[in-house]
Amino acid sequence: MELNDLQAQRAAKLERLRTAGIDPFPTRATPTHRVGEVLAHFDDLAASAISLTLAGRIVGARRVMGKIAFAHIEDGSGMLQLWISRADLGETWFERFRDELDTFDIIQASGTLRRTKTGEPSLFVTAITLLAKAINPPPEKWAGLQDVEERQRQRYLDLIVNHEVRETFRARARAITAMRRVLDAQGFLEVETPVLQPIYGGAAARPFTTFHNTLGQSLYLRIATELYLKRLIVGGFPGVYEIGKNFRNEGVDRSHNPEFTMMECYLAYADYNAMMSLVEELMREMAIAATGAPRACYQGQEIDFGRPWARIAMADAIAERTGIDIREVVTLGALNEAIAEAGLKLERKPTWGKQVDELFSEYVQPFLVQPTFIIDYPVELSPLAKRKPDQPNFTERFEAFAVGMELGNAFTELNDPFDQEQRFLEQGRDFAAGDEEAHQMDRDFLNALMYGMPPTGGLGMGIDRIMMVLADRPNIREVILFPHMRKREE
RNA sequence: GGGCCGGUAGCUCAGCGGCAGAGCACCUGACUUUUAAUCAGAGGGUCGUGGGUUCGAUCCCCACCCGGCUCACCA
Repeated sequence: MELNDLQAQRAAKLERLRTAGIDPFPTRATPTHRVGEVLAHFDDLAASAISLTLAGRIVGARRVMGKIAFAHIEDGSGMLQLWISRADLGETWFERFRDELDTFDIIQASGTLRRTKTGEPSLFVTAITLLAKAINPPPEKWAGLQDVEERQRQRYLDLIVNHEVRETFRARARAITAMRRVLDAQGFLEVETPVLQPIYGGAAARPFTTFHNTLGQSLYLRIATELYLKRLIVGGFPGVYEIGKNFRNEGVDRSHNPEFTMMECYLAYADYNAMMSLVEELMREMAIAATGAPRACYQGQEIDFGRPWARIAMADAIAERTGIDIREVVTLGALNEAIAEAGLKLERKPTWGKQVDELFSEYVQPFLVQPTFIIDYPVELSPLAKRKPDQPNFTERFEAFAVGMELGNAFTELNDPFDQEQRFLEQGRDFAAGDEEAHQMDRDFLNALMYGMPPTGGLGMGIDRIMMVLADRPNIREVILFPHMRKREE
């Protein structure tokens, strides 16, 4: 290892400790309490005058002033001051603390609790043990570690130094736990389906491709869990869900990471209306778990997850914003004419459905700040969703939006194998025409549908994007512990 | 992929043709109640990488690498 000056100084201290017969990386720690626990009952524990042992990382500056010293240790549950005197600790270890221990070293300290004259809860130390020497020095004392790239490449350091980052990921864990609790309580069974798939499907996206050496077979990293989960509904489970990673070979920006966490769930004998109620409950409970209340404050805007969401048909939403009624303007040519007449500037898309999607994305989606369901999508955009009985060109599908961002997607699942086959064939023509995101034909999935799948409601929710809203982080990388980073040359 | 901005000490940043700078951190010394401790002193650099222009380049030019924002892409 090549060490810079500061690292070399710390390594030299480590060697001096070794020479003095001290193991700088002993096998075991023996704390009797956690710092958070001590802080919660400080005055009682102090009054009892018992001796206790705490373990943690030295954080902040050590203040050594002659025959007395101050430091703080932090163990993930809280931070406590150490009061260290030459008289109590003894000359050898006092000098060791002064000369050989550094900020970021992990130590164990024993003593009794008392407040200093300024009232700060402190451990008056009678013994110190080194648990792990830190070779890397801390970043700047006040400005801290700010460089976004370094924070994400060295997330461990980011977490040590920036406690609000820890809180973001704790909130994420609480929200996911709440999501499981809601789903479990409603009788969904948590399952796991393949990540490596011979045929990818369930979403419109380009996949990552890999190769199984001994089978001599190309495999895809899943872009969705949908088709496997629906096979399980065919198999007779009344409700299933999976929380896991999906992988999409697309651009990287502040709302897209190549691997991201999705929850998908399916409920037999239900439809997309049931899924809307489920989304409302999930988001309310996740918000409470993450923020303490059924709302979030995103970039200064209060987002309310405590009430039923607005429900607007896509056609109505578009008509309201642009004056164009896609139920009347049913061909690509007519749609483009209407767009030109309305004076809207839009990129040209190859099909009516994609042009509708473009119109929606540009003129409606950015305005969906409060939680909103956009319902009833064109069939062409929804190859796995069931048609509306009275409007066969539209499907029983909704997407859930907040802060202008799509958080979820759901529909009444298509269970007619013949219709599904036609949709796959349609997608195949799109693929042949150059649409790299078109679905693949999945014969085995059709075979499953041919055994009969009950009417089913299905839902997918992007956990990362939900956490962006709940944790008020406008960049997806801030809610993913180790976001994708370009390889750095050594 | 395009546009704009950035990469200088461990960290946060200034400098922008003429000996490489500051604060914090670190090191040495003083100090028995600190809270960004204080005081005195010292050390620390491949100025992202490679070319070019120039008497001389961290600075100007070109290419590349990495990142941020943004547009495109992406349900």
